[in-house]
Amino acid sequence: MHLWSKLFLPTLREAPADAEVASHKFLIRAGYVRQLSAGIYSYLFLAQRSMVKITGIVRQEMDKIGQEFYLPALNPREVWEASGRWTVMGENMFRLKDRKGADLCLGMTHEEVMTEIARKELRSYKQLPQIWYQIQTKFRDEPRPKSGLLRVRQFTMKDAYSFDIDAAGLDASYEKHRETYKAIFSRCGLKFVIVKADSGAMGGSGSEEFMVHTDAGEDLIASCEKCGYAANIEKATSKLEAVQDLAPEGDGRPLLVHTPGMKTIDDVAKFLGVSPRNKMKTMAMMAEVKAASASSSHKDGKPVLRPIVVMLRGDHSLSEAKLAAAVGSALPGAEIRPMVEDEIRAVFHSPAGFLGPVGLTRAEGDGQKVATLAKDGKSYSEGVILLVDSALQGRSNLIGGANQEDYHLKNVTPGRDFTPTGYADLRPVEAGETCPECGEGKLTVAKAVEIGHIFKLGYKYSESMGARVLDSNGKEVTPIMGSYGIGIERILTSAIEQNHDEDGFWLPPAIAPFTVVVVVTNVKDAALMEAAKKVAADLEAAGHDVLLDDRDERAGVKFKDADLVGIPYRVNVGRGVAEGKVEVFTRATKEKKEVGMNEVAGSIGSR
RNA sequence: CGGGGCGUAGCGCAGCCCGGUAGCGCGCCUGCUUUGGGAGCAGGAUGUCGGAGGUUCGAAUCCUCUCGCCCCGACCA
Repeated sequence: MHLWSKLFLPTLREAPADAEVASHKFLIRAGYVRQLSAGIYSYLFLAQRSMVKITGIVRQEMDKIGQEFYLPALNPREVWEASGRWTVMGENMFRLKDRKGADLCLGMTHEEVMTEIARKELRSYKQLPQIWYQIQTKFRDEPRPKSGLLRVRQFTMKDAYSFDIDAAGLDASYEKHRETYKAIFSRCGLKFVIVKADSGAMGGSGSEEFMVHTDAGEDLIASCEKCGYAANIEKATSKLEAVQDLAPEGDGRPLLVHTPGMKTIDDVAKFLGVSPRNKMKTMAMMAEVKAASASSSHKDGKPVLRPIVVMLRGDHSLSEAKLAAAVGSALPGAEIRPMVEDEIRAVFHSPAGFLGPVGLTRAEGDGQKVATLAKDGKSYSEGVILLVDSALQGRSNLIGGANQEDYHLKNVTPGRDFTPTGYADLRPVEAGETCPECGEGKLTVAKAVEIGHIFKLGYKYSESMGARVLDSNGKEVTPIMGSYGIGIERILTSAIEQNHDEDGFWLPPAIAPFTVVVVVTNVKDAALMEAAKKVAADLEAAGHDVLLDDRDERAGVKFKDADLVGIPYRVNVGRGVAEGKVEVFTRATKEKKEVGMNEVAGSIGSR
């Protein structure tokens, strides 16, 4: 039992001016955390208690499928060079030097270190499968920390890694994690959804994210109420209605039309009397590939530029995440940005506003070929990667820019009038489009926070770092890997986002720092104090974590504080005591009920 | 990194235009009264005005540089 009067629980009446989202405001007002620097927080008593409860649940569930390790946060450069990510991680990685001048970094994730162990130690298929996990601090130099604990530079992650002999094994390990994650988040009292996800910088094939719906979230997820399809907007697809193509004009070859001053899609469509759906949008992007210092041929250290032209239907927009995914394998670690004016002129020989795909010097071959070209470092700057959104596949007689001022082209048919480097899904779905799976439901798009992510990594790290085991035939094979993360603080923050009102928040009992706060309305009344101590002791005996508010404060002050700090139940010991009664208050519903002093423990929801 | 905003007491803010005494509310300390939804009265403490340089007799206030923090866009647990 803890006595409030002896604790340091610095609650505030007002939230700091720079806190925007609910969890940030309340974590500070309730005295859970204090900020040290941008994206760096100190966890005080209540936050730490909650964190310990959360990690306890995570550990209990993870121990059913894996083994807990504890790896160093301080990593030597070499292991990150081995996977190629010393360069790829760029500015997001905290880097430092030791006294001898050797490069080190603070771990952002631990594929490298785990794989290093596997590489050195695993020898035989008989040792597989393995699932290794840890709960540890991660460091990421985020470009923009924000929203209190939601996006920070130092945080706690449960990260797990699986090693299997083959794809079927990986499937099994992945499925174990999926089930374990469901158990963990359910026990933590969160309402969550599982969505298909983009694999991002981690590489690999399949991945799913565990998401909590909240407006404080930074992710968008598309879902179908009808069949349950759900995917991150970076990955979500939809079924588009067919568009009626225009009839060819003249001889059917690309036809120059004068469009004076018409730069936007809408202007041109209106001017020519067609729908934007019959137009093509040409987006000029530039990929900057950071020089891969040790492994590649570019020793000058300058980033290599590679133009990427994206064709979209006139009324569609570009998903930069999907573009990055489409280009990712060919240009690892590339940063993609819109071209600047000079670059547009160099590539198109035309001012912006009249850009089009016809006549561009594109890169040879299909997407695969581009990857090859990029890898041997020969043809970086030759030609343009011309990617066409799949919504334009099979379309004909489109209208696009002519690469000269005030002119557009009619009768443009992809594949005939220009040859794409490849087709890819490059646009974000929008709310109201048709579900790609059931073909019936309409998609909704909503904000969410990512609390967990599971990946089928494949061979990326085991291959690049040279992990090998002998199979049952004595043949050397590369183990296949998975990686699985949970953001511990985000369990806390998203629980607050899901459970708050204007007065404060209430955590699910399993992760609350205390399950019950016993409030004595007047500590100078010996009979009340006596009764409160007994009630508190009974609750503790019944397995609750009890906080006794024995401060010499007016009842109103204590009620306000109790409402604020996230404790799901409150027992008021006051005026009812004369009749042997106390009040049980459920924070979530604000319901009060009178119960006999001796029946309190039984009247509070299970913990 | 691009764009916007803010740094004055523990928290929330005013003062800055128009240079001269640093102020308000909450919180904190002491005493008395009060005691079921952030009490009342009386007394009290607390500031490198983010930092550096400059202008000036004089700078929180004007100028320059700088650091920090927050928000909006590209990344991720």
